[in-house]
Amino acid sequence: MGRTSNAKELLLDAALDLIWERSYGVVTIDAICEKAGVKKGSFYYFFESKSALAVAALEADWNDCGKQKWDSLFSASIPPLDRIRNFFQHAYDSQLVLQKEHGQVLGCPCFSVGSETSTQDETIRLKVQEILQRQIRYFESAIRDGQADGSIATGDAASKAKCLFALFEGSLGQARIQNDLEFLRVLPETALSILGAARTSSAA
Amino acid sequence: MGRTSNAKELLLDAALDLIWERSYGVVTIDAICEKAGVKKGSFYYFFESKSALAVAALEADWNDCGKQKWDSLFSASIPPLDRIRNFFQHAYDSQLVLQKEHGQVLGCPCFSVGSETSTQDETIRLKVQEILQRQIRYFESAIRDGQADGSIATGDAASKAKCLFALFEGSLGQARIQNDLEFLRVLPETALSILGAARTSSAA
DNA sequence: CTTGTAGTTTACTAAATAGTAAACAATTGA
DNA sequence: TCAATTGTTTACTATTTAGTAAACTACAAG
Repeated sequence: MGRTSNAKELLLDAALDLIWERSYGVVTIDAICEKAGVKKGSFYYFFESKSALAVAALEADWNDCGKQKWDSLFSASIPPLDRIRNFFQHAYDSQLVLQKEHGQVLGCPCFSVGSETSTQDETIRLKVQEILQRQIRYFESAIRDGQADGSIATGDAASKAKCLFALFEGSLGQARIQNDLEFLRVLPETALSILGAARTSSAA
Repeated sequence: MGRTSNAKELLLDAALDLIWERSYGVVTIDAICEKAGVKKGSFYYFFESKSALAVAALEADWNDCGKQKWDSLFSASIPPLDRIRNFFQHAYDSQLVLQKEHGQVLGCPCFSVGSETSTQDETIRLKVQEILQRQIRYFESAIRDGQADGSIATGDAASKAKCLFALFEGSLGQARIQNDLEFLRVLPETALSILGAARTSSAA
């Protein structure tokens, strides 16, 4: 009972957009409220602080978008190597769309915010850590499946997954800094050759 | 003629320290002045803005520390593969020292600041871009030398260098976010196996 | 030793920002 | 319909912050 509202969702969306495009530190509560079309009083009705909003926004993004995307890209119905190739291809494609929309390469909000705030805000750090860990597990699982069917060389799957993920996030970061998606272009084949897949080529 | 001063250097050092430990956005001019023991009037005597200070601090750090370090780690007198192995080992060692000093993994200031500010501040973005590009060239040159003496597989050296650098920065970012240096532990061997070096092992 | 220059200090303004309190509005179930 | 509850709005305070102006200090060269 009582009044209904979508202000909370509007705030979550606006926060993620602004923080992704700009950065956590530079985005003010006023700016988030303005973008969301919500008054500051309402902001404080739903959230305790910018930090709490950021944590909620990252988690909401995973629940509402991220999880489905990763589930489908890493579906067990796809051959393991294809999952990985498709994932990197998808990363390139979606960054391209974002670049066209925003005029800039944006990279990964989770990693960017995490790196920015990790020494300052423990609750954000832990949430980012958690989400990134979930993502690494998709790699790990695909690698193990690939090792089982012989398409990926043997060796510690967890290590390989972390390595691939570091390569991925490092490339996204570079792409953001250089404002150039070329760094992501070659990732599908680079990733496969790192994994010791059959078809090896240039960047390995 | 006139009064002499080291305030400019004090400001450059304080700025790099604070921004590295915290982040660009969260560090105020007042905080930098306080850490440097310099009054704000003097700050504005030497610098136009926080942005200008950051650019100067990054460049000064390269000139006063970075360049010598990279020159010596990538000395032509060292076998190419050893240069790369030593570099990653050195990265681990120095991050360990920083972690003990600050109680946290700090990662790479250049990359962190670059990623944080790149969509907001073009002058910082360009300076970071320039410094990172210089670093990539050390990798590239070592890779080419390794290809010449047969210790590294053939293929586009520039691509391989970018790949290695992305892996490096991605690992530093992860280490900062997780506040855990284990990500850097295996980098020397991972890097070598990516390059197709003789001794291949776990993570490749 | 004095004069011009390089650097310092203080005290200030204006703006941005986080955060709050309390009156107000809408909705729903009893 | 009315009362309890949920959400909204406004107007406010206190603080932090960037940035400035002008008086002041130290030094080095002539």
